[in-house]
Amino acid sequence: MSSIESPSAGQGRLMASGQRRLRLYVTMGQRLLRDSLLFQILLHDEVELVGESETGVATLNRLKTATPSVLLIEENLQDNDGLTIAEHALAVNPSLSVLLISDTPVSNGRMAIYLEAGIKAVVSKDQPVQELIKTLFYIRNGQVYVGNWQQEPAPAAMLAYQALSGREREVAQLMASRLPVRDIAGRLGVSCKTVHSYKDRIFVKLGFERLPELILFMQRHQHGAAE
Amino acid sequence: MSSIESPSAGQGRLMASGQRRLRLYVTMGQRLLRDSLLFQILLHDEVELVGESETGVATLNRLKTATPSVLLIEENLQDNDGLTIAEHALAVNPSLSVLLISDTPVSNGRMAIYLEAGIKAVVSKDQPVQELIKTLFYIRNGQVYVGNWQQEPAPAAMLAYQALSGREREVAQLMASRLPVRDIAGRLGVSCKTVHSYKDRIFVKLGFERLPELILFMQRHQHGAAE
DNA sequence: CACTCCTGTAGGAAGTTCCTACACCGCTAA
DNA sequence: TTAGCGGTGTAGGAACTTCCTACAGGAGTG
Repeated sequence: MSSIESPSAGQGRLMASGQRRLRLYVTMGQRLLRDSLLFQILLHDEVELVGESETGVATLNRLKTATPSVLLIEENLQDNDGLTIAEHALAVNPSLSVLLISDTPVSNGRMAIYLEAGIKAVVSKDQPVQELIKTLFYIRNGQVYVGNWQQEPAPAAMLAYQALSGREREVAQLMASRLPVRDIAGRLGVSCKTVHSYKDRIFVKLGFERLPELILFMQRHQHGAAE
Repeated sequence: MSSIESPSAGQGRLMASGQRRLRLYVTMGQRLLRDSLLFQILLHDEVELVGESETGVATLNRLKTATPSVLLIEENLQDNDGLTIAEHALAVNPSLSVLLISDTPVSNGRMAIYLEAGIKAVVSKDQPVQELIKTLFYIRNGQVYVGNWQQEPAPAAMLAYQALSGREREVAQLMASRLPVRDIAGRLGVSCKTVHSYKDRIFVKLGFERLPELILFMQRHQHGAAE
């Protein structure tokens, strides 16, 4: 298979954030989480998956050839713990950015240990996916990300909703209920194009990329409000 | 908020599979998995999320008002085990289809217990997401799904790849490396439309819906072949 | 030999994304 | 008070994707 030389021009309309491709290696035991996370992550076209494995040992073996720039690794693996593996990996390649996924929220003490070890960020499994992805992109060029992994339980969502204008909320509502754009336009008495404009604005304001995010957001918002 | 009456016509081009909307309730402890699974699931527009919670008790409380047709519930919850919760839920509403997510592969013995309890299917966290989603849609109308949760470790992927024709493989390869359609067309010396046709055919053959699935598939295929 | 299936090729309709435009309104700074 | 700025309601254009249809030629098969 002849390798594909990456065209000098970026492939998105504009390759906005940071440098070049994010070369990702993922180490997670359970397929379900790994798969669904990867589907999520691979939606971003600056990510290139260079490898994945279930165990720490397999990871160390493959890292030599896979040359990732970011390693996403679970804390608890079958054969080892992620911290140990990460340390080994960092010993070989200190410029690797490691993002650790912990099973539980991280205490300040543990966080300090991780940072000491050269890990760039820690995300717990109790955090939203977007948090993971945001962190992933954040650390991609070597920055350390000490997230707000303690604060803001939900208010962020509320604030985001407040930021929507009246018309935007109507559209968000209707879109979240899966009413087709066509019908939304009809119902509001405006053109499809206008609805699309609202959609764009909503997505920008909330930082979303696809419909499921909006649906989930709206669902949770109503719930948070209703109870 | 005035409720939106669902239009009598389906919203996809054709509402192919089965009945009406799949009303889903999800109970999972960890936000990361729940979120990423939901994003995945909500990509399918016949799914309507009617609620979610982290604990068994919260689930039982909300089931009364949420009236889901399918309950997706983790086996191990913070406060209870999924089986117990499911039994309670089924006692109230026997027509509910329950899909249990177990942490480990399910033995035949355990499977029997689950079926006995009225659970429609069990998926373990070691299985691929697609398996979960397939199962979800399968049980939605009350069928029991006793998956092939023991066999075929990987060969399915191999077979699927075999099914692609030469040209299709080329295109799949290039698409998986994120080369834009335009460039693929140029490289192969055919029109963009033709490339789209290949893309469609590939996706149909492999049963995929979006690019990340293909990327992952190709990555794994090469890996499986390379090692 | 006729029939059917697969493969390579492509077109059309409708929908989506991304970007731009513009009028209006309210607020602020000079 | 007027000029400017930012947000809101509205919409258009270009480019791209998705879904569906079409068709010719080869391979296999009854």
